[in-house]
Amino acid sequence: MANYSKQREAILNELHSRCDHPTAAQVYESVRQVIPNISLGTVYRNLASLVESGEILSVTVGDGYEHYDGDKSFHLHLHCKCCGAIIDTKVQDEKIKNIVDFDGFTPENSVCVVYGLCKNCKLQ
Amino acid sequence: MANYSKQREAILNELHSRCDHPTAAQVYESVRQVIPNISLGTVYRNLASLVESGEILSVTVGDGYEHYDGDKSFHLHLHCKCCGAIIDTKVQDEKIKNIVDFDGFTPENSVCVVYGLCKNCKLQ
DNA sequence: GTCCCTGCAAATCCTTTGCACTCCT
DNA sequence: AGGAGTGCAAAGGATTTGCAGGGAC
Repeated sequence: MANYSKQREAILNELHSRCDHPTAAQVYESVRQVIPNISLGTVYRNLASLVESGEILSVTVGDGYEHYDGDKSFHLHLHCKCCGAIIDTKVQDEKIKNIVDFDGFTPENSVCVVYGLCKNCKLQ
Repeated sequence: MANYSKQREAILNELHSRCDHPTAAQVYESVRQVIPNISLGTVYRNLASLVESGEILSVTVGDGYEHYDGDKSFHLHLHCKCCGAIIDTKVQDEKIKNIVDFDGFTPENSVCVVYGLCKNCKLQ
């Protein structure tokens, strides 16, 4: 079976079992508890491959790290520029389409980011 | 006057006179035609300082470069994952607030990115 | 003169990649 | 055996930073 390896499976499992948006290094640290001798390069290689095959999504928020998301359902990512949190927001397909209906642009599933301040940081 | 230098002014002028979202290297190339011996480090330093002081905005789209925007008015950035274009979209404040009204999150002016496919790439 | 900012180049840091080896079929 | 995937370490590339020198006031 093409692309199969226990390393790839462990990485995909890790992303499916958590609800945050870990970086490659964070995935590496977690998966190491299952496969202690896995290498960081392998994690990067499999994450890139999983993104390309559409099994996971990558999220760029501009904090210097690429983040990965095992949840492929349609949602926005709110990124707090103050505390760095990445918050999932379910929105109706129609709503986002309504906003970005501009010269034929088609939003891609799930990889939208809105920058701002989260509730906690706003209060400070 | 704190922060003033002809280099800083040339960088700000460059960003105000163009309508795209250049990278640091692109700003460097343009400003070099005005100040030939300016260094790339100075461009990076001033861009960071201008972002911090709110005179320009930085836009992260995940193409490996930070982009800079001299237009501070409220707008979304549509990023085509296929051709790399960054397209400005004016939206009403109300509309975007309506979408991201989630647990008190406050969108920050002008630094929102929506990923997808532009008209041209969609047709291919 | 003082202080801030520059130019230069080295350093940093996330990510990618080359290569020999291993694992699975 | 053959091929795909791995581990390791070095390379890559955008950005940052230390330091000595120069310009503004």
